[in-house]
Amino acid sequence: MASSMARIFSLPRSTTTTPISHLSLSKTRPFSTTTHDQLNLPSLHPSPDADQMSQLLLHHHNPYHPTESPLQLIGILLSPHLVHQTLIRLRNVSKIALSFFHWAKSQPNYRHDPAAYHLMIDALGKVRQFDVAWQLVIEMDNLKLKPSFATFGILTRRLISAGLTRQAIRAFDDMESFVEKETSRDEFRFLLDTLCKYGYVKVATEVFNERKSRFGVDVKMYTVLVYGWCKINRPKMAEKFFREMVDRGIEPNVVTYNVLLDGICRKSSLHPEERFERTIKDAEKVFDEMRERGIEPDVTSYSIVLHVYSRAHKPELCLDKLNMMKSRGICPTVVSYTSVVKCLCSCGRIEDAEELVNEMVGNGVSPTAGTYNCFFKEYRGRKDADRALNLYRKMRQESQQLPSVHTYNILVGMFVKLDRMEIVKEIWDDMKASGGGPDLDSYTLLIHSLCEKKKWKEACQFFVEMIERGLLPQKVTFETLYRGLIQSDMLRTWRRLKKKLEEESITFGSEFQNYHFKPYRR
DNA sequence: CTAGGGTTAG
Repeated sequence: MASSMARIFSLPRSTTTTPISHLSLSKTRPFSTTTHDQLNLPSLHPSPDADQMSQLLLHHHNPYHPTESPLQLIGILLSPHLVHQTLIRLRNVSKIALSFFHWAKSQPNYRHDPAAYHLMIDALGKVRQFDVAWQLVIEMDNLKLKPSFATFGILTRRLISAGLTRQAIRAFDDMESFVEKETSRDEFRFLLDTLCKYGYVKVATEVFNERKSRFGVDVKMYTVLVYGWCKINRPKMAEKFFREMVDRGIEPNVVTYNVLLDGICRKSSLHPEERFERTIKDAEKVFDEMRERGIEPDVTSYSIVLHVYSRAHKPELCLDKLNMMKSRGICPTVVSYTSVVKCLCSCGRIEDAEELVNEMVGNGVSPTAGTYNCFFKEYRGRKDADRALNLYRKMRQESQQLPSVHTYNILVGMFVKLDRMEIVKEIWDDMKASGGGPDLDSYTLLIHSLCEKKKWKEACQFFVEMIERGLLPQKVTFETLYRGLIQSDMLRTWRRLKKKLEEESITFGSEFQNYHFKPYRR
């Protein structure tokens, strides 16, 4: 799988070093960072390109954005063409970033700090420009900026996320010739951890077995591997490594047990009641084993179980467990509370959920946007516009917890369906002002709803807008719009749209497959 | 970067 992915993504290598003369650096706005003023350095004047670049970079930093998913997760079918196009877009962004980086370096008395190099190396790694990234590492070394383990950590992470695990391991081995310090167990564990987090447990296990005698082993390392096998849904293998650890005389701790517990709970299906009961039984077994070893389950352990109850829509069991943990002297966190709130809301028990939020605030735990989103989802289901708006205004006024992009998306979806377009506009503007910006989901949601209402022209406007913001529409979005425009004889609008797509060299040919993705969570 | 938990879109 990994090799076929690599083939799909092996784009022609280009030297991204754009000559500085190609840049149009207007001197309109000063670059306002306090650090520059403090260090008495000349202020930088970014070009409009640089502004756009930073915006796009922000967009693509979003872990929920599909762009990175194909590079981070294996075993998912994505249209290679779509990925290719997206990568080209990202590539352009990193080109601008690199030009800016070089330009800044050429300013008198200005010198990038290692952090700047790290950002640049990270951005380049994202678009698989590893040759240029390596150049920067060498440049750091030449400038006596001392590439550190942080530098190699970033490079390694990007290599792994691109599926280039062998190169990542080589980079790890090369590290010692750059970094004065000898590679320690912590750093080796980071390599294993990153491999596991991106799903390459087999590679991690291989590397672990090869070098465990050199670095030595500890609980944390085994925990990483147990996590990895759980992540790819191989609980048996997770169990095997767990036992291996115990056999070696290494005592598992709370974290190890929680990783195992999460492995049992997270992926298990709860649909027929028996499966739910079996999962709970297995979870209880872990709890018992913990206590036998004299390890008290902590907040995380309980939060994992609360999540299962919440997924299974068992409000009573949720509340019981919550009370149980409190009686054992364990203070619930936002995470624990949010699971219960979600459960109560999804079971229609809004008042109880509200009461629980009051309780958590009383206990000094502040709700997050996600906590409130549970309420918004329920209000959306009930079409209760008034309560939704009340809560929304309350959130914005108290600014204790600002709405998240998800909050805006839920509300936009709700009010478009209710045909309250003036409110949609208000929320949309708020979202833009918040800086989290409309994301791919926001646009997709809005455009699809507008299409449903046959508001083709408006839908078209947003379609063009999202492209201009550097977001690549999904194939379905394009098709829906295309059909609508042709059917309602809006050929002029259609031609305008087509021109836009040509300008941006975006194509939605028949070779495109529908794709599904699940975001990788960092 | 440095072993673990929640919210979410279709």
